[in-house]
Amino acid sequence: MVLSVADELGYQPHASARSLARRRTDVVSAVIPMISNYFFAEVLRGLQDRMAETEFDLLVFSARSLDEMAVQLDRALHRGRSAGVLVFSVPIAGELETLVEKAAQPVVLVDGYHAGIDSISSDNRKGGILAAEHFAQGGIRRPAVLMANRESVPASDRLAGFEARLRTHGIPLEPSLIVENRNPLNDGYNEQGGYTGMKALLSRSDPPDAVFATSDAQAVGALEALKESSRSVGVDMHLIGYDDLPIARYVGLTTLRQPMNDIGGRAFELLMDRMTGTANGTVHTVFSPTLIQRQSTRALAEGTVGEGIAL
Amino acid sequence: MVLSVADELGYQPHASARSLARRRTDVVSAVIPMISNYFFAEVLRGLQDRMAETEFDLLVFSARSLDEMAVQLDRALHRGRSAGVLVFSVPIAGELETLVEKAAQPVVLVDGYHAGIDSISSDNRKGGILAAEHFAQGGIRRPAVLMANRESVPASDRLAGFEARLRTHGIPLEPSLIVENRNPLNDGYNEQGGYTGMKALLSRSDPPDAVFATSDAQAVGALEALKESSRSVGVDMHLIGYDDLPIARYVGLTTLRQPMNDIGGRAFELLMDRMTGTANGTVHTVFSPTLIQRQSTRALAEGTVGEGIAL
DNA sequence: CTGAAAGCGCTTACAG
DNA sequence: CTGAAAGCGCTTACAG
Repeated sequence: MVLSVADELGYQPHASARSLARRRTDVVSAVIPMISNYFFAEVLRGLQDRMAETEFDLLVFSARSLDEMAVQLDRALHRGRSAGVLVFSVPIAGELETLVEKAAQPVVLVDGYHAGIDSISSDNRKGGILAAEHFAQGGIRRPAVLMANRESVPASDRLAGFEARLRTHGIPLEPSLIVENRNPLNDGYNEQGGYTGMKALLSRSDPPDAVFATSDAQAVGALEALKESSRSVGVDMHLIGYDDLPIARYVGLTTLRQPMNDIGGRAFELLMDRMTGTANGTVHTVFSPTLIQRQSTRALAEGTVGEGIAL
Repeated sequence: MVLSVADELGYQPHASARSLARRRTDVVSAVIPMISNYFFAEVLRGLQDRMAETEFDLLVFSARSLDEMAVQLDRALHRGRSAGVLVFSVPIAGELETLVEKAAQPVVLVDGYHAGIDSISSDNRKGGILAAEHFAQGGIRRPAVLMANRESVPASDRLAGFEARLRTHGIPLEPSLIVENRNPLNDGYNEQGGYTGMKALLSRSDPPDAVFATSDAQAVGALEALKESSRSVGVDMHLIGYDDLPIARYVGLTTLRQPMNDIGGRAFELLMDRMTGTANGTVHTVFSPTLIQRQSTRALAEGTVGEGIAL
């Protein structure tokens, strides 16, 4: 009776009073290095989709630098606002490591790895390997890399896998053909760096015959530089990106697709398991990227056959 | 003494206990129709930048439909979790209107309008007018529109402004040349619809000589369709998008730029004013879009001169 | 099963 | 100025 009246009036208990009394809260925190990025947006969407089935709310802490990351993580961790924290795309070391280790609430790393902490990530090394394999099978002899900022762990892993697999095939990767993006925006995952980097590669007397970009954003910039040259993309010059942004399909870009929605959903599930105490032992979930072949490597015979643009 | 020790130990008060005792909370809610969208991500970034200077935390409620929007808004409004709510891109009518009107905490509409509620928005009608003016000055005689979902208020406003200004110039906009995107993803602001829409326009016996797309995403799809045709973009066929995504510059797309970061920042400021009781009277802040001319309308002489791609 | 009391971790108004 | 008490709006363990 009382309940039904309350229900009709749309009564909702005061969240603070409730969590104080219950000594628990239905809130999850996400600590993110700047939000304006397709990858985060997609992962967050997967997360929210899964969260929608629950009573949990999402608190978002975004940081523009590593220092700010520590501050935000500290806030997320120690004020009892949330029951668990998702930490995005940041190397856990030094100050951050201390914070996480002495955390009173469960932490799950998203797009990151640390031996002692649950994590969900995408196999970036594997992505690099798939790219190298695609080039090797297609007879590429002189590949180059359009690299994001060197400090970016995902980019380094992609590069490492790429290099390792090329080596297996006896294909050299000349150091001068690894062009780092100096533009710091988005950790170097931006169009501008791809454009300038490709311009630099094309102006060489010994240009590469294929380029692996560590993101689609960089690849799109590279595509533009190629358009201004006399090269025919997918014939004289091959290009692979990373991420499979919606636009990749429309510019015919071969790329590595990551299951971003699944990453977000799985991250929430794992955090829930931790919060309810179900899980035991550290769990590392690694999703594999898939190579989607499109026009930008059309002359390369092998590799997963892509979708073209039939709509 | 006590304080300094607390400080050294990194003590942080329990948020729930604190807000219960103080009867106020340092949290702001953002209610958003699905987060995976460049516009929201950018606006949120502007918001977080401004929030970073304060002690406020951000609670994000995302909804995938209007029904869910009402549920989330209800949650955001009535559990005392936040001190103010930002409602994104949704027409305030019916159930939502009731909810907002009887809200106990201040509400600011972002990218939306309602006579009785504070709002921050971009002048979409103006964007349409600028596009029409650019076409008219350039001598376009037979324009078409690649429209997002008809229900989308921003898209309708863009179309309305476009139509009105064409009329002023005595240029007819044939109804059959207004192609609505039936693909519901992102309210019709997607690449796919632009691609199919442009294909349809190009297959007509009486194709248009210029196209105004209600978003860059649609324009990018249209560009791809054009690439597959014999048309030379910016010469035989002109194209204007909307948003100025980072990629617009790289594909040489003329577009309308909205100050997304400012919108987010200003929204937070206004909400703060409301929360502290400073503001009085309903405030509607309207930002104006700017036309950025690039290659896709290069043969049209007039209009704001664009940046080209010099980097 | 029902209902009144104690307590969650803070802040604040007030007595000393 | 200092310190102990009351109270924020709930939940829960417990007395009846």
